[in-house]
Amino acid sequence: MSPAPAVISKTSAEPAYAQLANYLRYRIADGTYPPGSQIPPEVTLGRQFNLSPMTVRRAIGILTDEGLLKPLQGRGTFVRAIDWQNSGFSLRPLAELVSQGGNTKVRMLNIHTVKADERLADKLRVPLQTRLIHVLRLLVRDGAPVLLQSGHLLYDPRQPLVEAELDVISLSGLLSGSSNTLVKKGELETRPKTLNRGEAELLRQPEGSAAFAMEYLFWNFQDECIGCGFFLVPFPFLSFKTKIGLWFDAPERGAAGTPAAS
Amino acid sequence: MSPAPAVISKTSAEPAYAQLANYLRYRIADGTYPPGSQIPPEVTLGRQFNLSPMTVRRAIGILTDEGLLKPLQGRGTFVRAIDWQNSGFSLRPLAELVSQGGNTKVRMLNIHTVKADERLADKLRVPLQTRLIHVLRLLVRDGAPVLLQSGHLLYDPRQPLVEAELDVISLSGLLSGSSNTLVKKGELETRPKTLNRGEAELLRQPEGSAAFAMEYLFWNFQDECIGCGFFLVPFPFLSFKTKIGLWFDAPERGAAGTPAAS
DNA sequence: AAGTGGTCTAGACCACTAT
DNA sequence: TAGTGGTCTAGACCACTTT
Repeated sequence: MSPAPAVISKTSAEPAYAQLANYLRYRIADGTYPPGSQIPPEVTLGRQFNLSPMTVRRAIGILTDEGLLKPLQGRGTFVRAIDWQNSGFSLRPLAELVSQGGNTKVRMLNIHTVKADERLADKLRVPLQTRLIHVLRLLVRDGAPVLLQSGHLLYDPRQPLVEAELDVISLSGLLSGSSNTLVKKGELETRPKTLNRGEAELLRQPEGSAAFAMEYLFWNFQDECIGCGFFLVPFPFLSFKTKIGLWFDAPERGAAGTPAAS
Repeated sequence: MSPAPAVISKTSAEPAYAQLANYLRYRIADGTYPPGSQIPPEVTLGRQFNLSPMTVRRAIGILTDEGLLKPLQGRGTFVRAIDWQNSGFSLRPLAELVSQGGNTKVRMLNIHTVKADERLADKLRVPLQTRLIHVLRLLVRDGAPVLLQSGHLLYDPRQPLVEAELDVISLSGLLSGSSNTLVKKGELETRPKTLNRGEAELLRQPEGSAAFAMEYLFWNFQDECIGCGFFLVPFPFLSFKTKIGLWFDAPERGAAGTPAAS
């Protein structure tokens, strides 16, 4: 019930701004500052915890970035009601899928040069008939195919392609964050898809079963589009989760904001 | 080629930290600081632009949060290669779908009380046979059904339910971020799904077509699970996109970092 | 020892909102 | 006018890495 001693330990390994941010997070979680309410002004917090304005602001800035607080100039700082809007699905599950751990292998199904048809020329913004490389690969984990990739790359005769480079431009490189120095920007779109006959066979899934279809497109530092394609991942192997709001146990009211005391 | 005059205007409406952040972003985009390279130390930037250390740090902090820079204590600050890992799909498209604009209506298909079977009791962490409310709703936009929702709510006889409250707990409230003060945390999982006969009929899609299936679960401030359910959105009405890397046109080298000059 | 990022202070001034 | 958040300064000290 009481505002709690709520001391910030200057000797703790946890920085003061993080301690204050945690303290406020707990107070929001335990209902001391319910959604819509106003938290104490920065000067008050600064006096209460013996912190300089910049440190207080930093703590508030963290919670603001997390979507928990909404500061309004001239009015005060308020607790926001939670909503999914600012949140999103992390791509980590996808990155983990292609991380090429011990039991994961890439099986090249097909690789050959093709000439850009209208659709590809439009997508990659190259002239019709431009020479491209088409790659069809299967990611196999524990003996089971989990991901089918079909991709087109710009074929640059000045830079002969090695398999390693192919790899960088497609699966692990972009997703797992290897030291990829070629790509400036990229785009990824996900939609649900029903597997057709051929896809289902390659992925050893029943025809008509559901999968994530992810289309990608990326550019180099010269702002040339250097590759496009899609991944296909049947359901059981990939799903996207997200959590919003306050995901920890609020302490009993009156307890110190942070367990790390003294 | 030259490091550019690169002056930060103290009279600009754009704060100094944002101007510096933009300047560095441009220099990364135009290849001055390629992935893996080290940017000038904070003290150097401070001298160059006549900024105090805190202001320089703030600019670097922004780019660090964006995943563009990686500061290493004692070593320097380095430009990161881009990767999808830290990025994610925003839920905004979903929120917009249910935003209930002019042509969007909710059609209640079914609402009645049920008793928790094993699956529901487990999910909501309530005893078997607990009284629940089941809701089946269709979101109709421009006359076409775009989203099917099936949800279960804890039935609390102390708090008689009104339709408005139902709404808060399910569609618009959580997603569009209305002033929802009941929910402390929530969880959302997406997977691809093939529509079965009944779902396809309600959504007026061909049987066997693909849709996003999104399961949700949320808790109140007493850490009780108060609702669960799922959304079903057929493909053409929803897709998730994300962009990574540097999505603006880098200026010609030598130009000032920010267009807003003096 | 020198150089780097990480934290923090104790103020200042400004912009905006309410009264 | 008083109270609020927003920006910024000019230092300080610390922790870590490299030489």
